Amino acid sequence: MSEKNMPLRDAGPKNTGFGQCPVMTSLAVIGGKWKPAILYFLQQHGVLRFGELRKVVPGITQKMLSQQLKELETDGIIVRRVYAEIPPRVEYRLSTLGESLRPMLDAMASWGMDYLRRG
Amino acid sequence: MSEKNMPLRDAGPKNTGFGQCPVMTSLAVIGGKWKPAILYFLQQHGVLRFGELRKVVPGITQKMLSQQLKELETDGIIVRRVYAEIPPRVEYRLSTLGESLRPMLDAMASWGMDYLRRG
DNA sequence: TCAGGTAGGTACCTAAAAGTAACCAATGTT
DNA sequence: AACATTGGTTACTTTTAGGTACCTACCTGA
Repeated sequence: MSEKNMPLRDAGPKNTGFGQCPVMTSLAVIGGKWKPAILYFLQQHGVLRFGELRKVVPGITQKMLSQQLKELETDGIIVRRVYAEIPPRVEYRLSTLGESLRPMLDAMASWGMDYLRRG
Repeated sequence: MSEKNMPLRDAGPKNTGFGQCPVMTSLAVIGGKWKPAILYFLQQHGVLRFGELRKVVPGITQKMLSQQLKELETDGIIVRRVYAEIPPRVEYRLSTLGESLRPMLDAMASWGMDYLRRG
């Protein structure tokens, strides 16, 4: 991942070398409070502008949204397209790599769903 | 999940109600720095004592290990078996629910592996 | 009586994630 | 000249996760 947004990632003074662990790698890319929601809505809508994402992701702030989008872009999960217009227009969509998350996210959603029902 | 170990879970003063989101639910159960490793080694070894887990999970401290084990037990993922012996002997293993994590963890490992290779 | 072995627990601290509020830039409109 | 619009950024604060170091209980054997 992007190096500059590691620590979900491998917290603490002593890095124990979990950057090598594939599961931790996935966690580092899609983990956190907002990324699953962002990815979900991009999957549903295809393309969304910054302001649209802000409306559609419940409760997210401007700061968190732009920060998370930047990380997702750096990690190659989404594509950012800027139009040379005023007022600015910026569109976000999943990259091919981002679309490849689908089976994993489905597996997570499926297990989580079962867990919520039966516990 | 266990209520008393929520916030990977839904951080911050304003809970936006993501306890409803299945993906966040899964993240809450298996997320964090140590749980993937603990689950991995329990999957590999079947049954492990506290001290064995401590040796086998690289870098984990006593505190983090017992804390994470307690959360996993509360969430129904692992089973804790105490023997009435001195010195104490406590064994941990995956529950049926814990074993049901397999496809999800495999999907995460698989995506993470690909990501590490091609990025 | 005292050290060894096992499975914890506690108080305290640091670091990372997330939240709050305010600010900026560019231009078309009033 | 002021204002609205859009997509940000920045400084600061709060909340949560994780780390360090040390403590306990219990029985056995020396």
